[in-house]
Amino acid sequence: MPEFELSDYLMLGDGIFDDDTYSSQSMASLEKGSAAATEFSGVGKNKPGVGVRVAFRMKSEMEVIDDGYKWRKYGKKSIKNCPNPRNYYKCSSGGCDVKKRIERDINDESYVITTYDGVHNHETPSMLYYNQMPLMAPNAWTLQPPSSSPPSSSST
DNA sequence: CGCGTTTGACCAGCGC
DNA sequence: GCGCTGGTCAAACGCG
Repeated sequence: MPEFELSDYLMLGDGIFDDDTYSSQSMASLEKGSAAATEFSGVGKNKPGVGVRVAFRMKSEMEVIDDGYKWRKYGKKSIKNCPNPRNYYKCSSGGCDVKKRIERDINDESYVITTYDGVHNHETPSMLYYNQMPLMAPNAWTLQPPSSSPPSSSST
């Protein structure tokens, strides 16, 4: 298992993590060496139609973090703001439409920024991974905002 | 044979 | 109105 440490945990959905805001907070946290960008206040009032957005910055050699879900890469894009290409993954599990964006930190190529867009409407296909991933935040996957609830209530 | 991965092209949104 | 950037989808290829 590769080594990776959770350096920052960004809870998005309230307007933070914008281009400038993100850069400022990212650099700020890097300069101070502490995770100061943690915001949970936006979890319960995320904008309608946006769902929940979570960004993790972790130190890892590999850019893809296997969190137990099955991710299918569906695109790659090189953005001028980042010297490294950005990777787009989508949850290949049935009935799940969660997207994951992965890019290397612009200030530290040793760090990887994983941005989750959406919430899994199903349990981890490999839940036993949780037992091996004490570093992750399972609560982040468990919380499901009412605006992101899947319309699967007609299958009764 | 099936699934996943990779690259390119196309489309949409925003800024100038 | 045009140009640019970001994002997504599709087709083909390789590997399991």
